[in-house]
Amino acid sequence: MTKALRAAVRGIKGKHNPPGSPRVAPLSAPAPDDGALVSHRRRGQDLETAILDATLELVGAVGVGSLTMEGVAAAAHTGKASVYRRWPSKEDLLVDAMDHALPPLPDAPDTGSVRDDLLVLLRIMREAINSPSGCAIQAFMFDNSVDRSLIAVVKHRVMEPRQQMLIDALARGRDRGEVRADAVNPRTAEVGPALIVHQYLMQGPPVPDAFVVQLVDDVLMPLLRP
Amino acid sequence: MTKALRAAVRGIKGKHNPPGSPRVAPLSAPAPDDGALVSHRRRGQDLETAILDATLELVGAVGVGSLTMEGVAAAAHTGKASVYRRWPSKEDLLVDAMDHALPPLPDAPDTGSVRDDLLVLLRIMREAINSPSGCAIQAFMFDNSVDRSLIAVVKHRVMEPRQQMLIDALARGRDRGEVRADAVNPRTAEVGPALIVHQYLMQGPPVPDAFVVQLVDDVLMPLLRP
DNA sequence: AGTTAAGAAACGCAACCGTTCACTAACACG
DNA sequence: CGTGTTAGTGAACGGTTGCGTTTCTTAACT
Repeated sequence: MTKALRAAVRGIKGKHNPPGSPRVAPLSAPAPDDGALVSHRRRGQDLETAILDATLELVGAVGVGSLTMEGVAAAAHTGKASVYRRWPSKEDLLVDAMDHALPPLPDAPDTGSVRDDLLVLLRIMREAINSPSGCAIQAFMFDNSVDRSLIAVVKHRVMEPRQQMLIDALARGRDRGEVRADAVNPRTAEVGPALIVHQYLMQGPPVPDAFVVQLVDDVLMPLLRP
Repeated sequence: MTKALRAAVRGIKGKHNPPGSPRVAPLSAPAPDDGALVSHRRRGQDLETAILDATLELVGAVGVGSLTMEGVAAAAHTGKASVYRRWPSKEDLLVDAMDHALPPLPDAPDTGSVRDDLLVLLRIMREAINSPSGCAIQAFMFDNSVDRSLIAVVKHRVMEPRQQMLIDALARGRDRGEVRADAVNPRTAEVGPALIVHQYLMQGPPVPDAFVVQLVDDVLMPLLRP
């Protein structure tokens, strides 16, 4: 899972620094316990997830360009050291965060009608785009400063399988006679996702469920009819 | 022209700093003339345009989040002082740059056929989105860190008039019997622009002309047919 | 000639980078 | 159950970048 994305980035910008010179030892004595009730010190997987979530939240909020490691650490309620222990650079963190954000592929629906199949698939897409992860993925993919090859990886892993599911739904509809034969192509399958993304970009989140229904009934069904 | 955008921002974040304290006067004597052949020192409108163009180029290249005044000054081959003489802050510069980027409204086409009307309008849109200005506007509008009210202004001035022209073209087609009556609505008019934007986002610039033709013939015409 | 403003180089300040260190909470094992 | 190990916390460090400002010199206009 993570391999593909990691490899994609490592190949582009892999860099590390040798350890620095020693330093004078500070002699500060921190304050004693303040008797706080909760000091849940998270570890391992727990903390890692928290950092990735915080990264996604920040990317969604301020964009990739303004993402800072200090911001991430603060948002995750931890220190930079814990972040740097896991990821050598901001890019690496970003890549793993994106990987963490990728929603699992839903089961292919087969309700027996194109309309319902489309509705299921596009509703899943609506939920994805409305979620924090979806927001972060949007911000990531539509940022010109992000490496195009990275975007291509996300596209390949997120967009293409979903488009294929749409094409499959159209093909099943064609076999049932519901769908015009030459409407079964990638161009047509792109219409639904494109309009949802466009709605998201134009009106901002969240994309309402009613929009998806109107999209299917007012645009897709007339477009597909034999 | 500029008024609307300026007012929109000034209302949101208007701030100025009082002058600072005096300082020790430096006593450096810069190098003498190096006999360079061109030292075109631009002034006034000329320089202002160069700065705005440089801003647009940078926004398109690195996004809003990573836009810096020093980068702008360098790209415009001038100094920060000349930038700050005109715009008190980065936001103000950004707003005027966007205003400078806004393409003029094209004349409404009326070729006598919906297909050709759509082709004209969407080709104009294609050219706009492929231009540096279009690239900058995209980066600006799809950046979550940009104030939503500002985006709304751009939307109102750029997107809405063009969508109205598309609706008008559909209405004329309906009157001629070319277009299904209930296809004359904003939702349908959105399809063309949404797919062009989606193509731009997914495949990156430039959007080829052939895409627009396919879009019209394979998607819009089947969608509109009575 | 006199005025205006562009160019160039600094300044103090703040944020962020990536690193290091001392401390300590959570865990693992005999 | 006590002890040793691992790893999170929190604070600092030096370095870099960008901000917004200031100053001086100099080219372009009136």
